Amino acid sequence: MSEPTTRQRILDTALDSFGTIGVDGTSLDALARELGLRKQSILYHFKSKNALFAAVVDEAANRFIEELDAVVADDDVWDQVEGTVRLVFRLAVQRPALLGLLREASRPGSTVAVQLSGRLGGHIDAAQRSLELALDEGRVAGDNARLLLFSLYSTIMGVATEVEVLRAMGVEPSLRTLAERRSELLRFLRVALVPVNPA
Amino acid sequence: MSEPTTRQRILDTALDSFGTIGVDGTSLDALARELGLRKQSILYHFKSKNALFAAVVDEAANRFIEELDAVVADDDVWDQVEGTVRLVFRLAVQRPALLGLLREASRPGSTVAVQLSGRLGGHIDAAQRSLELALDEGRVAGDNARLLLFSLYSTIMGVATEVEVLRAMGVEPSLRTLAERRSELLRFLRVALVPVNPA
DNA sequence: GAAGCTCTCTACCAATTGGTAGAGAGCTTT
DNA sequence: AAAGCTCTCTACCAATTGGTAGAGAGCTTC
Repeated sequence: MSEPTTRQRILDTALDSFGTIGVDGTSLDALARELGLRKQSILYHFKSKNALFAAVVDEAANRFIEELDAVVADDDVWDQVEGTVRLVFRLAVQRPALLGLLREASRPGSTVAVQLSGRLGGHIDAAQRSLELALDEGRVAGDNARLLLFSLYSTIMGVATEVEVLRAMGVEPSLRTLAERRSELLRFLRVALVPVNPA
Repeated sequence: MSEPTTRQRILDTALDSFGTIGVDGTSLDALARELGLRKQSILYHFKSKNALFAAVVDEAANRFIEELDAVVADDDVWDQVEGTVRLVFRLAVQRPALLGLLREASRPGSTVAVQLSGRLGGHIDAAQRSLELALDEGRVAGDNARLLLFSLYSTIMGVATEVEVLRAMGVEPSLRTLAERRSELLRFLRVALVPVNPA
């Protein structure tokens, strides 16, 4: 792993900033300062701020979906869910800004939302097919695979990212409480998904 | 209901704008234009943009929590959950910007997050006590009331607000799909919460 | 009717915004 | 060594930002 290109450094730094303080909250000047550059160098690599945002979202979505796909490759639906939870929580620790960016990009009316949609499409279809099969065979409780998938996604992303609400509940975010949150989430999802199976 | 005061009109319009295009995306000039005023009139009623944001959040949180409290007053935990879902979905139809504002205000690092925390505190405590009781009596599945509450909140708010993700899944948001989303969410939560009770 | 209060206005302002134009440094290719 | 490419720079720019100062209009209170 040699030194990253300037273009890549810009993408990385922009992801952190966009995902933390938002796109509107990030000025090209501030971004350039952080990189030890002038903003005109950023504009050389990306023709506008919005193009940079789009590129950041594109890269982040690619990386995210790639890992997500690996998880969905698993046969068992519960393993898929558990793998997704572990993946998202790993990101919450290692790269919280990435989740923040997805949240930012999926804001209603976002300029890049459509683009994000396109990227997600394939992954969602795969996950849905697998879930549909499990529903048909009675291995999972529910009736509408697509909407169930949506509920699952909302729950996982919410539990992983809504740290301020958690703080409002008197739980200070930390590695330990994060692990607790994850295991409670897994328990919650297991009960919601896996039908009772008398031993 | 006579004509609202200018102050109230500012709060209402600001809520819509903040909750839709964000605080950073809203300029005082644009806000004033929408109101048929000059921005200096806004700054007469609120000493700064951030003070306005704080006031908007405060009012919105008050209204939201007031309704939430009425729901939690119910004895049965499931009725509380169902009531909350219905409340949030009613808001998603009647005042989507209010949910957007809560999302904005609960952004990690938000200036008003602390304030929101304070407002939510009392409501959360009440909900938690009620949930704890139900857990003890085995009327609800789970072991950590606080974290379970957090999972519930994340799920409900996510399903109600993540419209762009829904669109990515090929479901165009509309009144009909919203109702479908709600009933799927209720089914999902019922399975997750209510222990199997052989008839 | 003068004093004072409430409210909105005009007139500014310094700082910051995203973006353009183009010079020049350091390469590689011819 | 000249030509061309890649990249970062300085120098600007018009527009917009949140915010200040203070005038004046329309009330009510004395």
